[in-house]
Amino acid sequence: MDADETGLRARLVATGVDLVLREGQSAVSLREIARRAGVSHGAPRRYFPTHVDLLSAIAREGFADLTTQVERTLRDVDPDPRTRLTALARTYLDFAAAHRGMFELMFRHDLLDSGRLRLRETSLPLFAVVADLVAQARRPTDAPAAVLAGALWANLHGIAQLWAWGSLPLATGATDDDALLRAALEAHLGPAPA
Amino acid sequence: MDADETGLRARLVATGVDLVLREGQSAVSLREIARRAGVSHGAPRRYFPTHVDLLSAIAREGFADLTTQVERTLRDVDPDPRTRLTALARTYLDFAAAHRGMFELMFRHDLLDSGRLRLRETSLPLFAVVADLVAQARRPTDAPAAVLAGALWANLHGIAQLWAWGSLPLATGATDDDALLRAALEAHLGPAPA
DNA sequence: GACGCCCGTAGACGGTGTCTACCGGCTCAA
DNA sequence: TTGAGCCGGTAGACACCGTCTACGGGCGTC
Repeated sequence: MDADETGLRARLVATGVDLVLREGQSAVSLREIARRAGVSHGAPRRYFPTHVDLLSAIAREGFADLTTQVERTLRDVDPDPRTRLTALARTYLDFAAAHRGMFELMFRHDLLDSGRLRLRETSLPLFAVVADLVAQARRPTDAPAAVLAGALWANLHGIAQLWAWGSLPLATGATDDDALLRAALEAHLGPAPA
Repeated sequence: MDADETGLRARLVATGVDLVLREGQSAVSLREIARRAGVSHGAPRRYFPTHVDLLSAIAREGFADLTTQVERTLRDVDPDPRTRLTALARTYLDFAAAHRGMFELMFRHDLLDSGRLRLRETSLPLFAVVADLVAQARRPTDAPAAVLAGALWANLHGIAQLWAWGSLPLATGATDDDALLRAALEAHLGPAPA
């Protein structure tokens, strides 16, 4: 399959991941990746017919990384769903802050997917984790689990985005996103237990 | 001042706004705007030293438009803060859906601002409206008004973004964003009144 | 041993943003 | 009235981009 780790294809993706992490989304040009991978500018075309295809492969790597980090976090956290959701949320925001360029790329739907690649579905496993935990933490009067999970995810995502953009620090005067995160969790899951 | 409506500067911005609304953010190149405005490709440089400057001016127009639409909405809505926030939220989501390219551009911090232009601050008046309404609707046990407002705004924004991206429809199976919007409002402001 | 196929090379094309030299018409002063 | 200077737009160049295409060389296979 595509597990040929030493092949050019994998090397291009790895180079692109490295580049987007280090210099941001706008630095990820086909030619630059080819240059850093030590091949001619036309070489990527064998594996990625179009720039979008390469970017999508890179973003897919980002989703995989985020999912892995969430899973690793959850491994060390006790089974209370509320606690686990808090840890997950923290990981999500930390990922966005630490890998800003990648996070940006991951949700640039204009640059990605183009339908065929179904990149969006790459985020489904992560959402499934959220949805599962939400279903456990949900109170009887809450909205249906899928809706509640969607709203919570959107809240996390919005905080990550607007925080990175600088709007939230500016508007709220906060110096870190912790209060916002706690507020969001309490809003969707009810007041924190003692 | 820069109120010379018939000047090239204003014409360039107007052309750019039109272009981004019609064809999306990626279509907004300096040369294309110049072409459509009927001037040479170097002309914009007199007024916008860099592409980013022109994009920022266009995005600023977007924020102004959104703020105007929110204000117009609020003019016709009764004074109950909860009702007003609901209307505001609906307007926000509708704006994002109806002006997808512009909405995208408005929050592409990598394309904008570059510090000097303080584009972020253009969204402050809008946030102030949210914060004011939230302060009125806030329950005593809620988080501080600024935090609550920030979290709610982030939730709106996240819904707008992930909905447009297609993730939320895919993940939640919903066909419109109304349930998510209601869930978010109830989460942050408490259960809807009878 | 020759054929054919991968897979990468290299050049071209039209597009982009930016820089620079130019130039025409207007204002204003002598 | 005439001349100088500036203001604002033109036009060409440059490097870079993504994409397309023709080419070539090394490999395995008949």
